[in-house]
Amino acid sequence: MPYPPEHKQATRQKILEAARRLFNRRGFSEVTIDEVMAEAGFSHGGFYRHFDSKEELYAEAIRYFLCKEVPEPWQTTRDDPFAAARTRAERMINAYFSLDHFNDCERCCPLIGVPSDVSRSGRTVKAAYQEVVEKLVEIFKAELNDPAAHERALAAVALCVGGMVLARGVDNPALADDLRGAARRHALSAVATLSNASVSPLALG
Amino acid sequence: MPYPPEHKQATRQKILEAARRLFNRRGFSEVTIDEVMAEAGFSHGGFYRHFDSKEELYAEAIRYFLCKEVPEPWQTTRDDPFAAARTRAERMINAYFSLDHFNDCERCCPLIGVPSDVSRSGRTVKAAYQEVVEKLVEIFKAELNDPAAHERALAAVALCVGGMVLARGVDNPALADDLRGAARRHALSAVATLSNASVSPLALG
DNA sequence: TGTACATCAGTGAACGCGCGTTCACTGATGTAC
DNA sequence: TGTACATCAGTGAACGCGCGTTCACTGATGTAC
Repeated sequence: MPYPPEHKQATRQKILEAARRLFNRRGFSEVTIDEVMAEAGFSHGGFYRHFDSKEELYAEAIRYFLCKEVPEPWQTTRDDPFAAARTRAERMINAYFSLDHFNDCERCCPLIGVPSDVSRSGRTVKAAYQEVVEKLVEIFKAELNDPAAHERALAAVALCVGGMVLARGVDNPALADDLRGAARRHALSAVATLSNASVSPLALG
Repeated sequence: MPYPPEHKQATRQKILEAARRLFNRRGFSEVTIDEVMAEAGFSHGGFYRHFDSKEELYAEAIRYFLCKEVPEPWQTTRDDPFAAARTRAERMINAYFSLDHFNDCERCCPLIGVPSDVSRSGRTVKAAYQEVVEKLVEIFKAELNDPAAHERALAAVALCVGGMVLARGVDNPALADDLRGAARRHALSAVATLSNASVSPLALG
């Protein structure tokens, strides 16, 4: 065993990470294997030691960046003086609609990064997408003590995804800001508990 | 002038219509010119009498199906006994979240058909996308007599797009239904006028 | 500790298919007389 | 009305580049003795 097994595993991770960045930014078919390998720091020939085909890389990459557990920029907001007074759901929503998250096309939440690609894909990919949706729903409903908690959490997720997708699709930055702001405030009110309803709003960039 | 000018125009329309169906369903790069022309009823060679390149077809096709004015399935619901009692915004939201619209991947609202493709595109494409957003916003806020009308309309559009995009991305049909339902009811309440607040809800398939 | 060896991750040249694009052509239509 | 002609929309064979894939290779590492 000339190389330790974790060496190969690490290379695979690098390839997936590179694929994630490039696929998120440019879409699957626009990116070549050569580019992915170069981004990962290798030459293209080695690719087939790790994946059988570009198709397989696609499936793996989507599952990888849909399901990894590491903290992402869209999961925490910097510099929120009221953070301690907010529920986890509220902190999450503020982070989700932040300018940082809006601008980070490579590491953004996959729900807004690849929606049309996923809707055109097969069940495996959709199952992974669904896991992320369910994770968000759980966070949003966790602190709600209300028979309509589930419904409110679903609506909040729809506002997060719809608001950000639209903001990224329009040409006028002012409209993009308005969309983010309106969706954020409605999402916050969807997950608001009685005790937190009046915490100061966060002025987001 | 051997052919009347409208003849060429009609062919161009057929090509755009075919491109719209195929791009919506499978995405831009997955579709070949040969397929588009075959779908339109022609052989591939004639393509370059109408467009300079595949790139140009892409831009034109997106603008075409983003901005055309003809009635679309997502703009009217069949069989709503209460239709007369609803505002235009409410009828639109019910149509938007209908099963018909959910299932119609080829002729659906472009806001949910090609969001990630648009966010990766240039300003021309985004400007067309924005026009559609603004059109929806106008419809939603038209009957609201409220200083927050604009904000509420923006949130309603975000709910429409987010709810449908998520519903199409998940694997479990029950969850997809829940997402559509929750987003629809929140969107309706975002555009509700006082006089209409209690109209019977529509049981959507 | 040092040397020979086996393994296999990564390299880069080469292959070949698919598809965007070109082009010489056909044939349908409108016009001139 | 009929015939010759000009135009140009649409055809389909051919071209050639790009990129996914293959393969003979290099060289880094761990093991045996």
